[in-house]
Amino acid sequence: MFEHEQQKISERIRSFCVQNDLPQPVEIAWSPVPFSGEWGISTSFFQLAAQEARQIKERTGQGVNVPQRAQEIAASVAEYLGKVPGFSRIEAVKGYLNLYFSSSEYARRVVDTVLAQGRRFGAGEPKSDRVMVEYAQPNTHHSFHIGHARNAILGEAMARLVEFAGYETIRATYPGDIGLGVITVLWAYDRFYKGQEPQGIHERGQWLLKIYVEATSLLEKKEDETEEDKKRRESYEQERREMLRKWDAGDPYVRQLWKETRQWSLDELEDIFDILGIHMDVWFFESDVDEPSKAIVDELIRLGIAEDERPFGGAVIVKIDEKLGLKKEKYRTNVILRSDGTTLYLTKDLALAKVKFERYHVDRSVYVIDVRQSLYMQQVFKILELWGFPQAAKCHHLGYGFVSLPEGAMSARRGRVVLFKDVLDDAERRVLSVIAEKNPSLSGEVRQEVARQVGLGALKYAMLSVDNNKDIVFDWDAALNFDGHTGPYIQYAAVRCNSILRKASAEGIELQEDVAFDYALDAAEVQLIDLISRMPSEVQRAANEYKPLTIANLAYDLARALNDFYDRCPVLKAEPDIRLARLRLVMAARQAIVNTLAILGIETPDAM
RNA sequence: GCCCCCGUAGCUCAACGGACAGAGCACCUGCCUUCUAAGCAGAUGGUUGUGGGUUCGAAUCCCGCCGGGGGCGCCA
Repeated sequence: MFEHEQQKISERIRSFCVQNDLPQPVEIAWSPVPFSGEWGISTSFFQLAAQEARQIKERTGQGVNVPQRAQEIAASVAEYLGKVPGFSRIEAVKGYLNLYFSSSEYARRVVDTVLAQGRRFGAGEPKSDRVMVEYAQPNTHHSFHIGHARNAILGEAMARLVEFAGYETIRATYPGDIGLGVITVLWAYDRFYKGQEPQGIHERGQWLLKIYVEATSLLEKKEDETEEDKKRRESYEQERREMLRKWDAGDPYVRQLWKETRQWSLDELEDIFDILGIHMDVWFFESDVDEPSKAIVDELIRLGIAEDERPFGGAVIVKIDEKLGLKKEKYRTNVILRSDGTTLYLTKDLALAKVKFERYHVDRSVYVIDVRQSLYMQQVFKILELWGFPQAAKCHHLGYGFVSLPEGAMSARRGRVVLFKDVLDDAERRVLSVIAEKNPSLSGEVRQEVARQVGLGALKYAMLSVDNNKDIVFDWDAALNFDGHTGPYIQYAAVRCNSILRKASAEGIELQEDVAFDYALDAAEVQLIDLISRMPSEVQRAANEYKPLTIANLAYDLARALNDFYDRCPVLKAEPDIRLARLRLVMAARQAIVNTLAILGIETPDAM
């Protein structure tokens, strides 16, 4: 928020260097002065001193004490700058130049800016790059578990982040609606359950998972298998293969069965997207990309990127390291078409990337996919590069660690999964019981809505406050904790703001726009304003580094500062002038918290 | 064999190459007739796995080692 001041002072530092025969600093980096209490910006002179020291060493061979010299430079710069308008004082400490803001003036500017911009506070200027974020690639004929939820929550936060940072953003999902897993469910459904259909979107979706688990068990070879078991299993296997063949051949009965059951999964998926606040712009179905993707194989062969080993009974492959001219093995070789002419994931991903670039004109492509696919994703990007797509350099794999259970990895095949819907239902129950205890005056209807917002907030924040490439062991109690470093803690801070504002209005206090912060600000107020002012730059940094975590941290820091302020600075009972200023600050703080939470896809309740 | 990720307080995790490595949980002590205690303050807790290197400065970058996880031509 203070780029203008920073730039002006940077210029003066540069001219100071010229006048004093110092090397030109490569970069003058500004950061907030750490340690609470006062508020300002800071830069250091270590680099400059080291640059100078190197020159002296070259000329005279003499060594220089860099920290000491940095402090000297900082001190003379402080003297050179003298009194700078807008800053109350300047100091040189340990090689750092600290410029402290005139609190009242800047406090007012920060607060006014936030309130003028409202929901847009923190947003970046529009940028020319178009970004596509692909996330939520669950298989149909399954149910949605917390591993899928991590993907969807992270992907949505990423999409909101780049969008808020100023990029044109396209959200894309890529459900896997074909393959052996899907056929397995079709077979078992047709064989044992045809005609049955549970009522309720989630019941139906979960039922398909149950069928899948049963079917897998029936098709799995058992240790103590009898001759009879074996015969039965083999005949089941035969039936499944027949089902796959018929699907491939476009058999109307099987296709109809597939479409019907697939729709059940999609109904559930759409409902979950709805719950999570996700609105996809583009749906790429695996079944749609399958056949057309074969065309790119010929193209890659023609271009000399892929090698066709089918005449010798092999597949179509790309020797990536060789084509890149690498000596050491790094990206290896991968198959882009099976020897029997059927497609692989890679076939489809390459074709899909082409569509993204050519039809959707995507400049940057973000893939939110399990970190275990990391080599695979690198292979995709490298092949795209060989293929001549300049956008390949701006493809980014946002990997995330997998979610496991205390008892081990989740396994859909074995039915050992924690379903997202179950966790959410439990979260809402827990919130309701907390409300009953803490805020029984909330009306029944509002309670339900608050339970949804807070329960979801807890879940989402638990997923987003951990670095994406760290694995998560899902702990029911930890994920649904409402105290401390959690979503509800942050929501609660915003709710406290609402409380104050509501009460102010009830007491007939009129809010004013022309309010000065002409009093000795408490350290908590300074800290709060400081954090608020960082939001715009944090948004840019987080978007450029593809790190929603940064925003999750900022949201928490804001909430903590607000709670501290709440405790130390009375608002309604303060002197009238201070009261008006603090009310404005409360409004601004609420807006900043609401905006950071919005990036994370977390709603803020009015009360809780 | 090669590649990727991780190792920070008892536990779960933060920390643009920068100033005293911070939170939460758990445990202990205080604070509700004062804007909702889903809160605040305080106490305890660290040779950032290990040995080198680069740098004025390293949890962060580079190399070796130890430990954990993941991946590596017709699965997705």
